[in-house]
Amino acid sequence: MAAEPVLDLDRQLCFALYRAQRALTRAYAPLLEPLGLTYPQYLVFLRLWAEDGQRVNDLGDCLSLDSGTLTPLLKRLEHRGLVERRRDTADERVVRIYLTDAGRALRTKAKKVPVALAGLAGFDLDKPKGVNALAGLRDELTALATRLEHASDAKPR
Amino acid sequence: MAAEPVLDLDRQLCFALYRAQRALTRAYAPLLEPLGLTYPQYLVFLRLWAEDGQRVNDLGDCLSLDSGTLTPLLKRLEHRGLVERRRDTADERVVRIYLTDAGRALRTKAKKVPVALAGLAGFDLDKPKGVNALAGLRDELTALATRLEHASDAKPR
DNA sequence: TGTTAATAAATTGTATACAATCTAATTGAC
DNA sequence: GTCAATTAGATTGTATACAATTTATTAACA
Repeated sequence: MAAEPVLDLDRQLCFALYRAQRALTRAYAPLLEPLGLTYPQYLVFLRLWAEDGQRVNDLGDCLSLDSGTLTPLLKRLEHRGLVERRRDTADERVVRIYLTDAGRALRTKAKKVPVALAGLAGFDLDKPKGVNALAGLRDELTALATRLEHASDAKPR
Repeated sequence: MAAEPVLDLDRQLCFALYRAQRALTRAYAPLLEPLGLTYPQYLVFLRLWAEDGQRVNDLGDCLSLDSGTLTPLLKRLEHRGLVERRRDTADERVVRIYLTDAGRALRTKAKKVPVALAGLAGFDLDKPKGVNALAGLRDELTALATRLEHASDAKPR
């Protein structure tokens, strides 16, 4: 199709990644709709359910998101009564995020989400084969992300 | 860390995919900066360099993007003189996208991009091992995206 | 043929992403 | 102790994504 194989869209890892990520986010939407969350909001809750009262930067480090993304996202969650944003009394620069009862309550509903999604993605988690396939792909992607993040660091300008 | 392994962020394929995709887009930015393109804009050019004069919907099908994303993106490219948007004379509903000379000229610079990025991503394309690793991951992601897209179709609502 | 259904883009509204800048608070060097 | 660097978030501005609606055009068919 393309005269230059190097520029052939279908051959590129990059596009496959871009496409898969968006397909995944779209697949999440109906599963998260009962929780009233978007996918990035769900990721924030995954972190908060694991550890309450984190700083905005803690969340940012975990999720690779900066305050430009997190601040408005967290404000929306606060406005809906799912979290509270409180200044740290010891260091007034820091804002800590606390779950409200409503935010904690979402966790019960959320437990169904990962399994449902694995099903949509075609991984049979009841069999070792499915678990390993998922884990293998996940580890490859994590390694790729790490390499790419370090590559950006290495050449700062 | 998390009490519920199922909800542990680090274990999830979904987050690995989300993170890798954004790391990739950020890694592209400095490579595309000489072309003055964002990553989605670059994808549009990949398609246009392969085949000029495509309809907006053709691009949308290839890239899994709808007119809500493409229309403003294409208008920005038109405004910068890189493409032309022309109504199809046979069917006035259709808008076709044509490269300008400036848009075609970008292709020369673009040829360096995929190889440079493969390097940043840690794939050595000079060795079969690197090529196979890239192709394998790409194919897994494409298959995953296809499954997820069909899964969404299957449950309309 | 006249009207309805379908189609292609555009538009609207909401929610990310992210670079760059700004502000307030804290550290550190001296 | 004071003032320059640093740090944490917030803000600003641009560019996606995408659902939902709208508009214009074409196709279909009773």
